[in-house]
Amino acid sequence: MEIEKKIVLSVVEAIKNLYGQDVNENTVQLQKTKKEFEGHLTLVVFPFLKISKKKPEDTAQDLGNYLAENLPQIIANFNVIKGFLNLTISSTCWIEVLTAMHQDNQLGITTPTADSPLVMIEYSSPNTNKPLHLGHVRNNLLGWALANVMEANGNRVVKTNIVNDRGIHICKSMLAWLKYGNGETPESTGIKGDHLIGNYYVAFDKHYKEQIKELMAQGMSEDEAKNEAPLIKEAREMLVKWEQGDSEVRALWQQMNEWVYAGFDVTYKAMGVGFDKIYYESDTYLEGKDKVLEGLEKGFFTRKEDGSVWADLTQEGLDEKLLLRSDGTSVYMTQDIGTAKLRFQDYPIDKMIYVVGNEQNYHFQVLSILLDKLGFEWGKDLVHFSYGMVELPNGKMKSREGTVVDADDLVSEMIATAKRMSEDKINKLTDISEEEANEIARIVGLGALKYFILKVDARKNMLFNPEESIDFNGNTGPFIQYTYARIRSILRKATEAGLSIPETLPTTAELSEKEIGLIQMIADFGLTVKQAGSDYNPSCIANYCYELVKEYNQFYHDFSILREEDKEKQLVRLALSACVSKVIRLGMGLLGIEVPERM
RNA sequence: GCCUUUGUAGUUCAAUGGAUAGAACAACGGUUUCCUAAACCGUCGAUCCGGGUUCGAUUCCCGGCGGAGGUACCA
Repeated sequence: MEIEKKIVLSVVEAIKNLYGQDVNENTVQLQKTKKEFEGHLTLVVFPFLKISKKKPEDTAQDLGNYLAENLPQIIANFNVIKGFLNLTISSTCWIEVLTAMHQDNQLGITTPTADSPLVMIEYSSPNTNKPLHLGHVRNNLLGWALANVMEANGNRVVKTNIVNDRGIHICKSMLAWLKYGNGETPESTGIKGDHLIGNYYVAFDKHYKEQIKELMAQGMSEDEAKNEAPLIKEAREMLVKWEQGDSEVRALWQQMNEWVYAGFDVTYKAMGVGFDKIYYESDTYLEGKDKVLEGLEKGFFTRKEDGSVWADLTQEGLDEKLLLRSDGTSVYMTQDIGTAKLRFQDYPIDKMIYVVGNEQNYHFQVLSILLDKLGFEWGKDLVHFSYGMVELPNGKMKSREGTVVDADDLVSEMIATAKRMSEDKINKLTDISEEEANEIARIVGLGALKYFILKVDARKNMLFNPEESIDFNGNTGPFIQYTYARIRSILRKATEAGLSIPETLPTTAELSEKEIGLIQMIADFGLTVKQAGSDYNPSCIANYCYELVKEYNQFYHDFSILREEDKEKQLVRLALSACVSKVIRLGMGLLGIEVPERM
């Protein structure tokens, strides 16, 4: 970092002195030299050709001469290939960089202070009518990782969850339980609460479809049948009763929600995610109604003849949006407005991030405009962290049709697979207790799942093949965890052998290109964290960790650190290993992935 | 129809407008007297099509074609 800064400044100076023009630091493109060329850092000179009025080669040569002359301690050598000036940085410099990283436990992570910006991140947002599935898993992991990343970039972060605990979908489950449930409870059946409720949601849909079929057989159109089926009518009545505070409906609702929450807690805990503040839609939707009516008074919205309330966004190039139904009940948008109001009362929010799937892009576009109109300062630049869907080989997951990958099943399968793999291992550690082996399997199984999901660019749809499950080899969490465990093992053994890494490393040690390459990669960690923060995308951290580990593995195979005769080299390599393990722990930690000391 | 988004090896994923487009999996072939073989090395193999901007395009712009999502009383 420091080195690059000095070089960039020197380039600016060089252009001023050689060609008599001022250039902005930002136009100086300094990048890592490609492996197939000699050197460590490469200056791209094409942008300066118009200033130098020379051929690319000559311009690069000029700049190379200037830099070598003015930064003799840093630039050991340089070469020119076409418009690329490749700089070789001296070993001493790299040792200094390594020493600095060795002493630094933050490595580019910024700790927030009391007056740092406050970022609120909403994620998870489950419906209380069904258990969490793979789509929620992606949401939860992204939300958790993004929260860590934002915090690592020096923001105060409040993780929040809005539980969609009311609405027609909840009534469907409730109704089905009343009709077909025979009084079943999680205790009586031994089924996890969220799964039990999910079963009734499916049951509702089954019976509802049957009714539709019947009505259509009697000559109704499909739309008509969907509207007129007795079950859906009953569900609607139930929703109205709920909104009126009907004590029977409310009691049932409360009971069923408790079951679901108990189930969710287990799942969240297993995934290792959590929240600072949970909001419930049942508490916020009335606030939303108020806010909408307030907007109606102020003339932002309009009421139609049937009583429904709408926002006309044709000015903004969008459609009209429904805010209150004709029967007076709230819709999704109403609730989000209410939640925003409560949140703003509770926290001095500088930035609001919603982690919600890309199917709701339109919704958030509208929400942003509405919040802005209603006077929320952060409304206009709220961030919709919009992630892609998780697809199965045969298409989308549909909970009503039962084609879902259940979160609980998935987690336990991953852990079981990790357990099996460790048992198959040839060199399994015999001195590990059963308890510790299970803990390692848990860490590795979850690591495989989390990494698999987080390594993919969040915006893109991703494919999950349940048959092939998730690899434990290649670009995977366990591969990174395994490397970490091996480094920790080396460091333990070094300590046992009485080797300790000094605070300041010997600057005279000779470094190989591989070692320099690793130092450069470690130094990139801070940049990667920053990038993840500004792009709202944790995937670059996952890919960074993989690249680093892959590089280290080659290193690991080429050198025998503990047997190294040259003391200076040994210390440098130990320090390098320690830094790699430190960065892996930090990076994986941001992703919410644990790393085991042994495996 | 309209809006948004996406298109890279057989498959799953990478690549601030930079050099010969990287990995992994699958396939085939090698490596263990040595710090954990869940490892390492090698072979095979890709930018949807057509224009444009640029010294230079997988990346930016325009037009096709394909996938996904949304499209107002579901959330």
